[in-house]
Amino acid sequence: MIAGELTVGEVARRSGLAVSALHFYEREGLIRSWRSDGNQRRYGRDVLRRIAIVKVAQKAGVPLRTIAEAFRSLPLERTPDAGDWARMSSAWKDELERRIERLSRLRDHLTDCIGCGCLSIASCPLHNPDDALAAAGAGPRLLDPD
Amino acid sequence: MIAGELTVGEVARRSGLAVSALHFYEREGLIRSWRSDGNQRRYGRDVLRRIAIVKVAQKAGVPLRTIAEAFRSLPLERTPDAGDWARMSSAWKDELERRIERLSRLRDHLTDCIGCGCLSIASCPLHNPDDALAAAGAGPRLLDPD
DNA sequence: GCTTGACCTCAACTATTGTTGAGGTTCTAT
DNA sequence: ATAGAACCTCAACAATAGTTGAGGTCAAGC
Repeated sequence: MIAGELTVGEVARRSGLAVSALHFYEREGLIRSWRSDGNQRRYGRDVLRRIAIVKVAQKAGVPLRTIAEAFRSLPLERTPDAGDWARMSSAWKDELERRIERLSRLRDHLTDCIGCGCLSIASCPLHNPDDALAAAGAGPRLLDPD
Repeated sequence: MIAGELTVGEVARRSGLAVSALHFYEREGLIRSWRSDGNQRRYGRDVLRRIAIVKVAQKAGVPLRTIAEAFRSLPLERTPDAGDWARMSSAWKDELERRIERLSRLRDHLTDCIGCGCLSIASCPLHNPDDALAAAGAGPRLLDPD
């Protein structure tokens, strides 16, 4: 073993991921490895940074596909550095903001509606799955369609 | 057709769900129907309220299973009324609050870290997937494990 | 040199939330 | 009475994010 190289088991221990997940991430193009003489995977230490980015992005709700695309779009498919990270996380943060926005709006409506019985009232924004909201052009929706 | 009864197509139109989704929801125990002479599904109008609740809960991130369980735990498996709704939505709101909390914390860290290059610094809370955070008892985590 | 743990591949399975299609039946309108 | 729309069931497929198991190889310590 050359110093600085990591085996799949070491990466698993240090990243907290299962070996099977590392195999999976490699199939999906999220991480890379080369092989030892005996056909075993070897990783550079940078794999841990990539995995860190993957985990953060996942927590933010970014699908693996999208993360892999972001990695692929880096010049020379290099390991992301601080600048790349800034660009990626900035894009993902916007997505995250939107999700938080949407959930907060939902929570507010939920709060308004709890105990008020409005689910039985036709004008409740959470109620009325009926024509009034289902039909196109029925005025502004208080909750996003999605 | 008895007045007030709805066919599956009508429910689909009025709820915005696909017929296949209604079949699926029925298999999952979220909605009920009886059959016409010709073995076609018939629904009471209350199915629309149930569907409304399902949709709201789903937006809040509640899995269908959990929604079905909440329905099943109602006395007599009756159609949820305003009081039932209040209890269910209150529980789900807590879950929703936690998710918003978690995402907001993540967003804040993302904001702190963008452009600061800290992903290359060992102390960054978003970085360091390494032993320091992966090991048990490594002090308070700034980001939740999940 | 042999056991044991770590590793390899590949296929199949998990869960969630549905959709699609094949093959057949019923309802409604003309 | 018949066309066409709407309905029926059941099986298979889709995407996402992996895990599990079978069957076999490699590496390290005693």
